[in-house]
Amino acid sequence: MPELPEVETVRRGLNELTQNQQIEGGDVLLARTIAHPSSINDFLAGLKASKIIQWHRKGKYLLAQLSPGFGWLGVHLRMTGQLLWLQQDEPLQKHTRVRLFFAQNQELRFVDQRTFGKMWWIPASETPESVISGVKKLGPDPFDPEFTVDYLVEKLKNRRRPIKTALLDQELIAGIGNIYADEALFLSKISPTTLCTALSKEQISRLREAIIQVLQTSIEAGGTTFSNFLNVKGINGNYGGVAWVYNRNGEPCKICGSVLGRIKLAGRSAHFCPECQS
DNA sequence: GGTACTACCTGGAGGC
DNA sequence: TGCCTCCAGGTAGTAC
Repeated sequence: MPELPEVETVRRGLNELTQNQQIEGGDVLLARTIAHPSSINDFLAGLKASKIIQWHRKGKYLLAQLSPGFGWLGVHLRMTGQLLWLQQDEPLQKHTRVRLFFAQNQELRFVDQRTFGKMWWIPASETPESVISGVKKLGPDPFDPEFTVDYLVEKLKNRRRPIKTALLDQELIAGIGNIYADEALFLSKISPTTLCTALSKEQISRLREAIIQVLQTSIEAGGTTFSNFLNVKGINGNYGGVAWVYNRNGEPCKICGSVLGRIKLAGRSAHFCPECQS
């Protein structure tokens, strides 16, 4: 499932491959993939003849700045979405949802098994924040200067919920999902069930450092190999081999040898070491 | 306002 | 082999 490092990996690949390329047309194979505008024809007409200037990332959202007057193209990969840069005559994947056609027979193909992924065309008269409600509510990116220890302390001080649940809240920190929340909590030696109100400033500082470290490591590895993440060139990432706890329940902890556990928190699985994170 | 729960959705895994 | 159930999880909507 794409989280910040995977989305960042995709963004870098898209900037490498699609910058200054002109969208010549498209095809929407699954209408509900298009979140805005409500008309598929308007979506395709709005993009036609635009050029991709640059891809940006806000949390897990990808935002393509289009040539002047054309606005923006927004994409969220959600659980299983993939953006692939292919030749148009390559056979369609089973779960192909949207195709955007470019010159020289090239294509940007949106493939999404579980159909949760979304795309938006935002006219130049509007902004991504005004059209995509999720973007408007995003907290700071973990690499933003405003993501400080003091910011986290302030945001967590009155929250009576488990820290694992808080880390998944995109209004608090943008871009963290289930995998990296578990990994960051392990690295900072904090149990996922610890209430935010019970965390000391020293623990919060450790957690902040761990979040940045784990995300940076994964970006450098090209994203995770968990699930079916592929970058734009269709290549799997390399983070899976270095996971400390995620999806390793029942296996020994790499630090102390204890059997790793898994619990449910707010409907999501949390993986942890009962000894290191006590 | 803060928090928890549920729906959305598909395919793989496991049980029978 | 075939059928059924459970599980995975990001976000939006809803309930408390």
